[in-house]
Amino acid sequence: MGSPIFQPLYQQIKALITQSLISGEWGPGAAIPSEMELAARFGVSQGTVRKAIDELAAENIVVRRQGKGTYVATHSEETVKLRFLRLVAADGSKELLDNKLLSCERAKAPSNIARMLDIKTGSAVIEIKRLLLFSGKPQILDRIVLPAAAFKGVNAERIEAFNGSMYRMYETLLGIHMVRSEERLTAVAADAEIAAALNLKSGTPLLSIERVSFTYGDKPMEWRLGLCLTDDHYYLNHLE
Amino acid sequence: MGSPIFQPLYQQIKALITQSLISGEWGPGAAIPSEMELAARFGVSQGTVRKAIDELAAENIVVRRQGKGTYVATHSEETVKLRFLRLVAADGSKELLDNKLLSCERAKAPSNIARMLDIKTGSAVIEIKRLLLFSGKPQILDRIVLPAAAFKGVNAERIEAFNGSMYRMYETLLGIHMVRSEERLTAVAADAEIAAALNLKSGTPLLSIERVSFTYGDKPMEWRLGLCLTDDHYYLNHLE
DNA sequence: GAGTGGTCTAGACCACCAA
DNA sequence: TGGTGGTCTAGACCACTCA
Repeated sequence: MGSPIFQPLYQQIKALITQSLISGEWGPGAAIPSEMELAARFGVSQGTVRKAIDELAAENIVVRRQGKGTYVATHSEETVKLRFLRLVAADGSKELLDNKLLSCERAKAPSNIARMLDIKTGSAVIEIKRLLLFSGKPQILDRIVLPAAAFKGVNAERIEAFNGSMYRMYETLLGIHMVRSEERLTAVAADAEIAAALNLKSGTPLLSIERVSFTYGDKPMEWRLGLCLTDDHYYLNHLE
Repeated sequence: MGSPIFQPLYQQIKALITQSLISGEWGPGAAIPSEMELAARFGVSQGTVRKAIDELAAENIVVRRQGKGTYVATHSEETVKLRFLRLVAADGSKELLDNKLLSCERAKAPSNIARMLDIKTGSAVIEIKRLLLFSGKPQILDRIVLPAAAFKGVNAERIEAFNGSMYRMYETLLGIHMVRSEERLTAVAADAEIAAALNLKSGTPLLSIERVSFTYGDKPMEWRLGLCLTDDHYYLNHLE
């Protein structure tokens, strides 16, 4: 026999719901139909829809609100802002996050980044450089690369308008919602240029965070490299 | 009114099962009773037990095996060995992991570590130092601190016997299973002593990984600090 | 074939929310 | 008060494992 590709009903339902998310039937922040409605639409029981939504909720793709309904996850809510930022102050203090845009230019994708973004080497990209400041002190030098084709209209003015909240901007302006990220961390020494930007001595150890972010359907959409000063901050990670 | 501590039935069942794990009724690797048996024992339906076990399985505390039963998770299985090791070769190659024990001594807990382990400053601890080698090259300098009270009998000989698989040793010798860890990462410069141990130049940037591991009931049991060379390796992390 | 976990259903009731 | 998600039950059937 060939492979008997068995897939549970609820997985198929989950895939169908994901399809609707990809197609944009319900945008970020919007309510999706109730479990009963979806059950009727797909001709399955409410419990099966529930299990499908359970998984989507576990993956932070969707948010349940008891008594109200189920909503497409967004990076705009206060509670999940900075969802992907793992850098924490060593003394546990709350702190103000500020950012200073350094540049926003069109460029051609170098091969290593192109591979990560699943685009052709040399194709058009938007390259953004910025400085992140915690409580007024420069802490992170960020370089962000976006495929130009999907991110039309991204420019310095708009980034400033969103005060550096890139994921909120992607959602609001382009309807692109980031679902998950992969990060690769190493320790590097600051070279002269970076040292100048972060106002520290050349050779200072920095935490290098390379991140690729994915939208629905595991499509890579953003590459970024953050160089972080970890004198009074650390990267916090929970392993299960 | 006071707080109306409502707790769903399945959460209570989950807590009861966790209690049995803490008490050691079923050791690491052992099968727990079937869903039907547990349902009968607790006087609830099988579906309710199922939901409790679902959560335990999602937290990697328990492992389901279709057609066989549900088992207490262990660090001894091939599939989950090195579950907490996020360091990956940059070129994606598989590699041999080797380790060289440097020392294993009794000591007194310094205040910062004592706080993390929820024990008194100055109480007895076991301190282990070792070198991890990937494909023969020294890559990580590890310092491990354990509360001596709970880890009686840990010594160099036994560590060697388990070939450096600490978590396997804790389980087998002491019945202590680590459920989750918290890691704090920073970038640091190698001082002279560390540089010598890892055979590199003083000042080289290293990834510092401070880890606290917890057993059932969120009890901290192990502190460790790993200093990692990240020339041809990186720390891989998935964000959702 | 007996026993286990995995899926699916149908229906009841509860807790929460908004109008 | 009606609609939503959240819990709980009971029972049917499927897929997998092992003796």
